[in-house]
Amino acid sequence: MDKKGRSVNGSKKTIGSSDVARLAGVSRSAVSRAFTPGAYISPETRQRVVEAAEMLNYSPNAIARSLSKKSSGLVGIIASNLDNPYYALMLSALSSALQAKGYGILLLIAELDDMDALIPKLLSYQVDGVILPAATLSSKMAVVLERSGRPVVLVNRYLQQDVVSSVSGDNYGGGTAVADLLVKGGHRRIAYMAGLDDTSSSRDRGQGLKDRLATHGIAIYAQEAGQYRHVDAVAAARRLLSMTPAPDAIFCANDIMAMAALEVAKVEYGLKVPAELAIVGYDNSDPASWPLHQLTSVDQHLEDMVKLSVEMLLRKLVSGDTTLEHLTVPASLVVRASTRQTG
Amino acid sequence: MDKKGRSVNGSKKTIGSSDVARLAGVSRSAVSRAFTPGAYISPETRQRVVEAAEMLNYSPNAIARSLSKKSSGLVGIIASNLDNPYYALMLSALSSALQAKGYGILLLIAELDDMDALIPKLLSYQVDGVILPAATLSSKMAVVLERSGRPVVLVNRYLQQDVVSSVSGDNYGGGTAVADLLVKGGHRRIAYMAGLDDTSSSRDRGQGLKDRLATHGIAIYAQEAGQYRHVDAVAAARRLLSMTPAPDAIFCANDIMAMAALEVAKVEYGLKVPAELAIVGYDNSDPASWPLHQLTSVDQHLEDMVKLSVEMLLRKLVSGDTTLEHLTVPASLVVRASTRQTG
DNA sequence: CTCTAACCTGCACGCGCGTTCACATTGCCA
DNA sequence: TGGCAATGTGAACGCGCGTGCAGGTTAGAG
Repeated sequence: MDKKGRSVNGSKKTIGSSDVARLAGVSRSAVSRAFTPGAYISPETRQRVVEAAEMLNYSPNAIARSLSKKSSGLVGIIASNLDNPYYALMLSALSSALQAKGYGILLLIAELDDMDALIPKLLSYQVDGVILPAATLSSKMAVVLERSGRPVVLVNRYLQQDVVSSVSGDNYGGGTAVADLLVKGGHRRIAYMAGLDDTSSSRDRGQGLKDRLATHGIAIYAQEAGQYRHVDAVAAARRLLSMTPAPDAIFCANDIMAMAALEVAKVEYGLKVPAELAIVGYDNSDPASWPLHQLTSVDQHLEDMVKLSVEMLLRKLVSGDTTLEHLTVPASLVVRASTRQTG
Repeated sequence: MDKKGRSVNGSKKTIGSSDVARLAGVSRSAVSRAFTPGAYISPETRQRVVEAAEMLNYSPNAIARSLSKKSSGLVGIIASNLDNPYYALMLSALSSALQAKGYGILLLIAELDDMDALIPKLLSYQVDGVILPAATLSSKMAVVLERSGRPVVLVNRYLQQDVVSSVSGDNYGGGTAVADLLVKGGHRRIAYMAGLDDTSSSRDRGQGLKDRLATHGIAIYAQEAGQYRHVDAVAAARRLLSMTPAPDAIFCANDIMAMAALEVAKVEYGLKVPAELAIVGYDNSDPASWPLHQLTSVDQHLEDMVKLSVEMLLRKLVSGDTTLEHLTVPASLVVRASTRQTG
């Protein structure tokens, strides 16, 4: 490439507004205005510009635009555990909602790298806001985000230190509802299969269960952790079901673990569900309703959560309001054949 | 806001490299070099710059950088059907692979808006390349992409017109392997449950099955479309199983449909699997291996496909090579309890 | 016919950074 | 000590676009 060469393919010069302007016989500003809704420009001029643009295969450079506008039109999302369909669904819903509002999504995955390295990367791309679905945020990075002045919303998580806004399902309430259902069903040896220990969602679901059981004068019978994953849940279910006496009900912190428990109970222990063992999941995911599972589950209304998250973010975005907010979306029990109605 | 005002919060001026330079007592160029690997700068100077940068919470503006570099460091991905865990997994793998190479991901979802509107949006953000997992690309947009000069890779899809590079699983080969397995198992009334009609993956899997059956002197017994979705697959399975005589084997174009078929067969028709009916899925997804399903499935080695896709894209990216390539990743059969080994 | 208001258009500047180039500084060897 | 190479410095420019401002054009009112 020569001194001013365009790297490899010198012929493929990037076309800019000036090229369009020349072809249309107008100024560069006119081109800009032709692509800016609500700008002073005559229909004829716009027409000429648009035609020239199409001829040249031109579209405004969003990167350059965001430089002067000081707004990229991008929202950063740091996702993880996309192998869990629930989070995949959440990402999908988030993307759709943001896209409908005209925002693009800058996606980072927090599997290998840790969050602390990802946040600065996100910020360097000048994202207008950040949504963190199901992510554990270090307090250090929370401060960095805070200092960046960009709005941040945590979905279905919250932090001990109150530094970031959040939208969550009512995990505690979901736990209490399950407690009521199981007690009504006549169960007394009720076990809890937790998810990941360091997530507020798993803790709150368990706490809701325990607290409500306590008001019924019942203590939790056992607790194991299934890490929200099928393999670990299978092991956890085995530990629970090999107790003597075995629990007569298991509340699992998500559907995947519940289905694992269902399998272990039926296939390995030959138990009748729900006659001998009731199983309750969480998320009310699609497979929960499938005939083979018929799993009672807690629906936390993902769509609503996502909708509110995006609304909250956009509100902060346009208003510049930096006050913290915490929204809770009610959860509702969906009763199916994996639990019995009366004792 | 006043004439030169910083929109709403006037105090929060964005800090640039000049601010850092002033604090560190060096020139703007020195700051730039401190953040550019392999640039002439003494360790001491870099140290001072980095300290000043941290103090000011500064990080280089990737947007501004990409303006002059003519490369955004972003790869565009248009995804869809993230409610299907398989595609979610693919997205996750793609993201991780790209991220490991230092690229960011600009994600768009093609549910509501159609692709044709999304492609220009992607291009306006100056993405360095585009990866289209499981997307149907209109020929018009294929041309737009071609003219943009940016490398594009289609994953597990290809087009009739040979205009875009692709990496695919060996769908045809997967179909033939299933045919062999089923014939060996003594089945003669073999049905195919297709996915989406306009996808090459579904067509190729079916064609592989039919062609290989033909060499065994067997014609396909029936075919229904399940749209790759559980609900539609349940309906399709009912149509198939209510035939007289019913098929003695169903090959489904993905695992979700296979599980649906499994449910209908067991729950509604009380059939013994695999004694009375064999069922084969595709993708070898996680649930296929779960005890309750034990589903024979075709593994198309998603990880390999993704790895090759990203490698291909990056190769085109750095070399500027624009020749079309089509890679095929072999598929392998994973036999489980939903099929019998011998007739 | 003149004056003013309404409407367009083009100029010039700035956004934050990478890069280049001429120059200043240092280090090294003779 | 002189001179040359190696290395660091700072001013200037370009990247592509938005936009305030001033100038220009037109139409309608008086």
